[in-house]
Parts: sequence; C-alpha cells; structure tokens
Amino acid sequence: MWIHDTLTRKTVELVPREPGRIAMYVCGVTPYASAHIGHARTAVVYDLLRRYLRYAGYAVTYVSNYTDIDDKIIQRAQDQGIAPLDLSARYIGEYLEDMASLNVLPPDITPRVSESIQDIIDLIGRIIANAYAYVSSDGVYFAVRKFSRYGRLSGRSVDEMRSGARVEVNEAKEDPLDFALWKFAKPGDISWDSPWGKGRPGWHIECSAMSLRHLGAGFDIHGGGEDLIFPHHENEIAQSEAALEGQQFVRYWMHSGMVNMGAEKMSKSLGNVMTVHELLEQYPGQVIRLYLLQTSYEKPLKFSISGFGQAFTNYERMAEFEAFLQGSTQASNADADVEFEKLCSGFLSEFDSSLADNLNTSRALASVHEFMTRVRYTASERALAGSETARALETFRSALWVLGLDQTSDYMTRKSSLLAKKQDALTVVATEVGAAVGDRDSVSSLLDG
RNA sequence: GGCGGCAUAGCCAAGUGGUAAGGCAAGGGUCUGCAAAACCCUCAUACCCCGGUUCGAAUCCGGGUGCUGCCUCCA
Repeated sequence: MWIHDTLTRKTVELVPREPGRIAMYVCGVTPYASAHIGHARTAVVYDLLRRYLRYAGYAVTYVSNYTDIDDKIIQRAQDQGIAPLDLSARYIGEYLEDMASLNVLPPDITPRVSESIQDIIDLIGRIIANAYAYVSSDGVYFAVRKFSRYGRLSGRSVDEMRSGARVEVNEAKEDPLDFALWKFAKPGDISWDSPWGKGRPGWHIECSAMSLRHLGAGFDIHGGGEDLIFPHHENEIAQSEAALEGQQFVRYWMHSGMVNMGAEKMSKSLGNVMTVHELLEQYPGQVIRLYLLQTSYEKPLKFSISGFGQAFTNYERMAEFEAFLQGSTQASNADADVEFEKLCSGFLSEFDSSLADNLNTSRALASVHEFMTRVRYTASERALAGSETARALETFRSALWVLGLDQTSDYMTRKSSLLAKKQDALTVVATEVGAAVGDRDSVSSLLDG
C-alpha cells in the first residue's frame, strides 16, 4: 500500500516495522462536548485505513486515545459542578454511541490520560534526564530550541515562528516557543503527584506516552486531523525523540482533511458545528459514512446538504443491489460463467488497488458502482446462476465491509421509514445549518444541486 | 507578516505528460395495468486566466486571480 506521508511530503510505499504487522496510533477526541461531523470524518478515515489493512492481510494494532483531562474539561465540569472525569466519561459514552452508529470499529486499545499518568511521568523524566526539558515555577517545559529537528513536520523554522504572530507571553518559560509537559496544580484542581510537584500533564505529552507505551518506538502510522500537525504532532516528535535518544518515533504521518461549514472550518470555537447526533436524527449512519467517503481523505470537505442527498440515493442503490442478490440466489443451477467470474475478480482487484493507492475512496466507489451496473446488466440479459449470485454477493459484501458500508440489511429493514424521512431530512438539516452559519448566502451554497 | 493547500460539467468528484473515471440531477427510451425498481441512450473540443516547455499538458515551469488551512484550543 502507498500512503501520503506528511513528514516527507511524499506518497510512499508503506513498509512496516515488522513484516505483516501494522501498529497505528490516531489522536482521539477531547470529550468535553458532543462530537461533530469533523470528528466523525477523522474517525471514519482511520477506521477505513484499519479495515483496509486488515483486508490486505496485515495484523493491525490500532490505538486511539481519549484526552479526558484538559483545561476545557476542567472548566466545563466546574461550571456544571461535577467532577472532570465524570464529564469526560459522559462524553466518551456519547462518542462511542455515535461511532457505533457510523460503523466505526472500536480501536484495539483506547487509553485515557487519567489512566496513563505514570507513563507520562516516566517519559517526562527521561526528557529531563536528557536535558531537553526544565522545571519552572509553574510547570515542566520542553526546551524547543534544543531539538534541532523542530519544525520539520509542519515545515517551519523556529525563527519564522518567533517573528510570526502572537506567541503566548509566559514569564515562566525560558523561550516563548517552549511548551508545557507538566502543569503544576492550582489549589483545588484535579492533580496527580509527580517528582516535580502535584499537577497534570500538558496536552502533547500524553500522546507520546500512550503511543510509545502501547506500540513502542518506531511504530508505523501516526494519524490525526490536519489541524494537529502544528503544534501537537510537531511537539510529539520533539519530546518523543528527545526521550528516545536517536530512535525514530514514528515511521509515517498521515493527516485527514477538515470539514468546512460554508467557507470556514467547522469548529467548536467558531460555533458553526453540525454534531453527529443531530445528523443521525435525520440520516442513517451508513449514509453519513458514505458521504464522508466520497471525497479523498486529505482534501477539505465542504459540508453540503445536497451531498447528503446524493449519498442517501447512492446508499439506497447499494442496499437494493445487495437485497437483489440475496433474493435471487436460487435462480438456477447452471455453472458460473467464466466472464461473470472475471467481472467479480476484476472488480475486487480494481477496488483493492484503488484503496492501496493512498485510500482513493472515490475510485473505489466508482468501481463499486460499475460492478453493480454490470451485474445488473447481466441479470437483465439472462437469469443468473445461483453460484453466480452467491459469488457476486460474497464479492460485494467483502468490498462493503472494507468501506464499513456493510450494514445494508439494517438499512433495508428500516427502509420505508428512512425514505419517508429523506426529503424531510434535507429541509431540517438546511434549517440547522442556517442557524449554525447564520448567513443566507452560505446556506444556499450548501443546498446547491 | 510567515509557511502550506486547492481551483475539473447544474452539483459531488477521480484523474501528476498521451488525448476527460464514477455518482447525483436533467432529458429521451425499454419494461410495466399505473407507478417504483431495473436496464439502454444523451449530457465538459474540455479542466480559473495569461504565457512557456513538449510531437503531445487538466497534468510540468513562470506570472496572475480567487478561495482556503496552519502560525492560539482544535479532528
């Protein structure tokens, strides 16, 4: 398989650390609010990667974390008068439900920051021992300028960043670029003991600690949304390799594109968010998933109502096609035609090579459509043999499994009610988008088509 | 201000040197008691603009224009 590596900016062949095995880590969510369609995109993309790798014969270990302790969680919990870990646990539960609805398989390991404190402390200790970090008045900081490769992933130099815009002024730092590994607790804050004082981890260190803990140095793929390239992943590389003394942290870096609402990136701070939960009220999870897979994973995806309509129609076609195959397995006892077998195997090989090419889902989906059309055409010309429909069904289902679009029977079961909602859904979501964006021109552009 | 990305039909979208995949929508047809589904046909002399390289460019180079991401928490 070939993947686009952010660090080298090239599409390269994936050569695993250990033959036949892939170790991958993807930055998960900070559960302080409901997940939106952007979070869903990232989860679906890496779920697809994981499914494809498994399909291609690799033994995959997939780790994805929960940042269940951070400033926003603490703030929100305080506002609501509950414990921070209770708040994050609640949103983790919601997230799991949302992901299940999108047919995202649970990662093999889902570490939480609150359960990884010792690993984090150990890692910080190694970084300090290697003289890449220092203890200050309000925490432990990583000394960015001591790490010469800093900036390679995001393609910027430390000097550019300094001359650049606003860098937080903090007297406790030796250099404005330095970032916190450990933040000392204020009285009353949730905290853990450490050799440097009571406190909690900084944001970046957790992912280094958890990925290294579960996958070891030099694991294969580290992924996340592209907005994490800087500073999060840049910092991860710096602190990890500062601790690893020359060993490589990660072999390949992958980043998925953002979901935009209108022209802008969807984000909680901009308030232009469409949550997975809201969408699930209107669309089947499988339709949402198909919508997300219609675009290459690296490109920005502009949220579009008409796009959901198209995905709905397309998923309908897939589900109907599978039902058709299932309904006609007893068609005849004739032997399978050679050409028909070629049709099936040819489809699978095209499908496979499309996904092997940096997860080209657009092309993979084009093959799926072509396959459906050809099988249907054959069926309109002559009766299919039972062995042929069985073969076509097996072929089709294996492709849908890789895409995570295999919950067709569930779709068909609820078909009539879903279709009744289809038109209505477009209107309802358009209204919600209007509220989210608050601009008529943007809304109409989202409705185009 | 610094560093990136993108620009393909009404809409979504693939395609990194060899003459424009696929889907949605639309129009026409076959089938059908009607409808739906299914099947067939049509639908970009053309890839933001201007130059250049080449036998040949959506694809490479230069210059524009437009949109956008990161530089702050972020998927």
